[in-house]
Amino acid sequence: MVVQSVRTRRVTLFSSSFEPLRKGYQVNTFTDRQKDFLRAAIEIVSKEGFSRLTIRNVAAAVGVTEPAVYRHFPNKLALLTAMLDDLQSSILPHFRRLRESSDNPMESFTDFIHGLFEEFKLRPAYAPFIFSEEIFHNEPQLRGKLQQVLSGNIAVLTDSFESLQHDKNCRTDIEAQQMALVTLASIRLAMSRWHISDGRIRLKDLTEQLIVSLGTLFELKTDEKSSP
Amino acid sequence: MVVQSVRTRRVTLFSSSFEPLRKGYQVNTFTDRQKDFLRAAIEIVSKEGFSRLTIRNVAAAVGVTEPAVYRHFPNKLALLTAMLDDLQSSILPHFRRLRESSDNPMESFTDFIHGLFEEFKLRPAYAPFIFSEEIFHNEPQLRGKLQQVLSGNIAVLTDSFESLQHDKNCRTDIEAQQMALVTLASIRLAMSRWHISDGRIRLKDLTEQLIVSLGTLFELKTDEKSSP
DNA sequence: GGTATGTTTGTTAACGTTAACTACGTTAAT
DNA sequence: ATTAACGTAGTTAACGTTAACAAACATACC
Repeated sequence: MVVQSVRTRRVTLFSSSFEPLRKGYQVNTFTDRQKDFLRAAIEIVSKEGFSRLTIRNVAAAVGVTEPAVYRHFPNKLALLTAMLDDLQSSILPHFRRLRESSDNPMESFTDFIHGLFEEFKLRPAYAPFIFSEEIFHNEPQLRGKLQQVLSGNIAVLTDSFESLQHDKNCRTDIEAQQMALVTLASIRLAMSRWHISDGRIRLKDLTEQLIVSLGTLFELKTDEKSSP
Repeated sequence: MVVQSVRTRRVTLFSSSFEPLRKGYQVNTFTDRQKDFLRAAIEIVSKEGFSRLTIRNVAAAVGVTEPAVYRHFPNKLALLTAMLDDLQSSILPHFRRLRESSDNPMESFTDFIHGLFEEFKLRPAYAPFIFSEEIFHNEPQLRGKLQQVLSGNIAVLTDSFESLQHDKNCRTDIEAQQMALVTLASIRLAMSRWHISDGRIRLKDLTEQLIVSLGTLFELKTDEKSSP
């Protein structure tokens, strides 16, 4: 068994020979072929876990040999970074949406949870990514990025709860950030339990329970303003 | 970079040549020498992450060669299992304590969080273990054990909240298990943020915030019974 | 007390495997 | 004719693990 780390090699990250690729994946716009590899990588992580995410396996999944992967990503770290970028760009909108619509606070919170969990269901590979801080604890690059993603999500959620509090749509005797943390924490645990259980626990059940529980704890009113 | 997995070998787990060791580590009583290796392994995980936990590194940390490790643990899986056993045996008492003392519910909850986080501070290596479900997702043995630990802790916590509810010492308009889940989730996220931040975030701050937040959310009364 | 015997704990040296990555030649399309 | 895309073949390094052997030490027998 191996759960090992950086094969500290003369890391030619963004070596000059890969100049043309640099722009492509940094700006988060991938070539069609890059997307093929990303899809394959995602599939591997979701079905077999991070440990099986090797260049070999990605190449095999796409139907090419290992060196072909290096035509499109300078190294494995770049591939992982690209995956993380892709994740965050698909998750972030859900967090933002919570802040936007505020007709019915309970409903928008429900939509938020539902939407987020639908997204995860659609892309099961990203569940593991969410908890991967420990996995990439000694990959400085990815670690920083993961930290950034996490605190970014906390910030957006905190903003949302602040505006909810401002409109008296949820309890105000607790800091907005604390509600954001409890929410994020609960989402994570739910995802983790779902992923570990291998389908024994239904994601839909967890979602409904979470909505009810957090709604009750945060005293999210169902459309109070529009009542006479 | 590598985050790989089982080197599916003819797994001689508990091979006959290691018969004398079987009893020693299964019953969770380790020999002095085994404890040396466990301590070293724990130190490595805490300081460098799971990926650096190799037989090589453990041996080097103790000051012996690799094969010497195999005198005390049949294989790496056994070492990891031993670590997990050790973790759970040091964590569980804190969970149990929550149920026992019920003079002052808020106080006992505070004690629970404080005690647990003190334990983690004392053994920082076990923080990563808590979130390692994803890391060991394709190690059937460890995965099962981790699942077991998680659901065990949820069960104990649920029991505690049920008795709190029974004595009307916390809100009853939400299921006990949901409070348990929210609590565990929040603890996990706090631990994760602390561990990732590399000391930038103070554990003490997180602890206090968590106690206040969950106390407020669950309406944990401070010694209501003894008041006239 | 001295000698044989067995156990514990370690070493040296190697095996088989897999990882990330690369030098270089080849093909197909523009 | 250029270039993007891929294959062949190989490198280096690390992994878990094992076999064979040796020093240290306690125990048992004479």
